[in-house]
Amino acid sequence: MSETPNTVARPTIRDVAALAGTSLKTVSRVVNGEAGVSDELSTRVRSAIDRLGYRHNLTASNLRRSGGKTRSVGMLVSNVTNPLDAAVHRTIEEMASRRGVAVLATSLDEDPVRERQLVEAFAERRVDGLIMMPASHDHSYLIEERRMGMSIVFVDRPPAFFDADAVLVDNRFGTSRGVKHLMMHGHRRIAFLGDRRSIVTAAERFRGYVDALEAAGIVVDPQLVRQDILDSDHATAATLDLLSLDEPPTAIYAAQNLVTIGVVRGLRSAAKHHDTALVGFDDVPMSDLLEPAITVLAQDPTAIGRQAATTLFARLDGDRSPTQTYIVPTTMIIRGSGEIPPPR
Amino acid sequence: MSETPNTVARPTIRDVAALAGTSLKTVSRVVNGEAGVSDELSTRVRSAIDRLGYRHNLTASNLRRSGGKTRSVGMLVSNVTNPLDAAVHRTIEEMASRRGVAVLATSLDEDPVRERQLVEAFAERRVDGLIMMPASHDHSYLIEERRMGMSIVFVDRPPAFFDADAVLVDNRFGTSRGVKHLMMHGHRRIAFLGDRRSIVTAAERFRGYVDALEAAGIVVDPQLVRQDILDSDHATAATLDLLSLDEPPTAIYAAQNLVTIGVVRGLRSAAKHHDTALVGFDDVPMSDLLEPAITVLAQDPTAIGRQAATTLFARLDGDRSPTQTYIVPTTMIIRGSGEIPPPR
DNA sequence: CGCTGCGTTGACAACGTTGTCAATATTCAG
DNA sequence: CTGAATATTGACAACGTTGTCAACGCAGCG
Repeated sequence: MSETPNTVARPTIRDVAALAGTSLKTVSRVVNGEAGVSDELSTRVRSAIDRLGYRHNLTASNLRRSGGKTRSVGMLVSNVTNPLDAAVHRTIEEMASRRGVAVLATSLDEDPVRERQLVEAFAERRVDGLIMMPASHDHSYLIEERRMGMSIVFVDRPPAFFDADAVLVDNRFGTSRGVKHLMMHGHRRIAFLGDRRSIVTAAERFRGYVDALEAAGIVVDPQLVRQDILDSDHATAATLDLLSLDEPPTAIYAAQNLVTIGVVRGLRSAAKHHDTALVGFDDVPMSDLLEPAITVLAQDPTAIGRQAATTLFARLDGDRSPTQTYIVPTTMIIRGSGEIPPPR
Repeated sequence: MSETPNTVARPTIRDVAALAGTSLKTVSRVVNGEAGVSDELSTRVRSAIDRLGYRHNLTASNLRRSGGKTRSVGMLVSNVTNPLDAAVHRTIEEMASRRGVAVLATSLDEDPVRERQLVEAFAERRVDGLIMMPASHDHSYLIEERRMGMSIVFVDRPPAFFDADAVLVDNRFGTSRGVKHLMMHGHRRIAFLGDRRSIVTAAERFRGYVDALEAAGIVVDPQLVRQDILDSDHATAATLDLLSLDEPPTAIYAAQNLVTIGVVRGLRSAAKHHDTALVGFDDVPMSDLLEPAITVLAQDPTAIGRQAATTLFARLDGDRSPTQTYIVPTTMIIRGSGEIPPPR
């Protein structure tokens, strides 16, 4: 009963050297395209490589070379399924791949514990850098990681108790602009529906809402504020609840894309979608095809990803300048739902 | 002028050993939780680890251990931004992370050259396995990779000239069902709009369309078939063109999600969306909120991802049984657009 | 008291690669 | 034809870790 392993050991540089009748070092030179190998030997080595199907081992190479750089970076986002996260991932992956850098991507699901575990896992893999959309609220544990040579760039949310480059979105100002847009169309009873307050960006957006109301001398009505909304269904329920108030809002500001979708469903099922104004933060796919089409404050995920990747790679290339915070502006896309006037 | 590098060399097992006053091997034992270290030494080592902020180096560890397994897998998809690809990615990432396996994800953009480059790049990083949604049409080059120990699972598209596990979708049968659904509602002039014919799944879907027509004794009208559609805008243009025919179609089958979106835009701009039936392959986000809501054949990305990951990990665990092809069924979601009757 | 056996511990080589440096072979100037 | 400069090549150690195995201390046994 002979074992017939249909898999074969990977040839190493040593096997190539043996077949080509030369030394390890010469093969290494050929593999790395270093100068100083005669044409004859070079072709002999190359044909040995072909014949054996030799593949350079980057992990071993990196171990010896370049002080342990692995030419890989980690990306920690909320959820790779989220269109914004995916777009950021895409951009980073593209820029990384051009430099021969691999990207490890993971979803945190807003779980601070998972964040720490994954940072540790990535540290054990010795990623050169980290792009993170954090779930936790204290990033001081990263100080040590950076001291040990890991470059870190924050995306979408700022670092806390830790000084690092960050690529953020103008949540507060953008929201304020969106709410003012509703006021410009005559609304004064404007509801706010937002994500978990524990998420910094959600809190920022709420502040923008308050800013806008205060600037217009309107007092925030707690009845019209619904925070800590976890998903679309929850947003739908909150919308229906708002509509059943004695004095329902004439306009709704939805502070996140899933919330916006839930609000649309709620307005639909109450047949109020042509009467209640709606502005959303984050663009929503297909939202131009709805009736009414949805007015939103759109983020620019490609710009965010590009800035994050550019910053990270600059750091990896040795940039030691002081950390910076980049703000990527939002764009208001006027489509109809935000321009519905209040009933009179 | 003293250099002040704010980054410090990572401590190694050797540094820990020196501080704890013991040998390398003992530290290694503690780090790996191996038995046979006295409590006293063990705590001394652990405190040295804490004090130095030592992090286990997985790349070095894997090099020595387990014959070069890296506990990482590569994922090659069409585009991580595509909701289907992202959902597959998510599922795989989750299952991998539970096993301490890292996932390297990349987008191929349907480019066969990029596919080969990335497989090579991943091979150089010695990923243990590959999950791929291929862009090329000849995968015989993977034979060698597998012989060298890489497990490979195909997703969404079958391997060609290469025998491997595959997790596929019932493109042909699903499409045929969708087209028959339109016929059941009285349509006989049904247009087909599809992606690049070079993509196997697109070709399969077209065959399903032909199947359904033939079964009903309807001759395929080349005027009603538009293939090689590259994007949404292209689909919109094709739709408008179809509507301007002397005898326009009464129903449209859109064989992919971006195509579906383009068709909706086209129907809208011609004000035909309430008169022309539409069934799409792939679910489209928000499509339940459109008017009419869109009837689709939905794939189950989570099931696809789960099956792919399960299969890959079984192979990594040593499963040598013959390769299998799994077909994940599609579900028809009836929402309205597919049930519009033909004008009479 | 000597021997066996167990529980600890560490020295050393190895994983696959590259940096360093010395040993050749070759070329060229004088 | 000699010496020096240059080009090519390879031996060896090293990267940070773990597998192997031998050595040690000590308890228990006859």
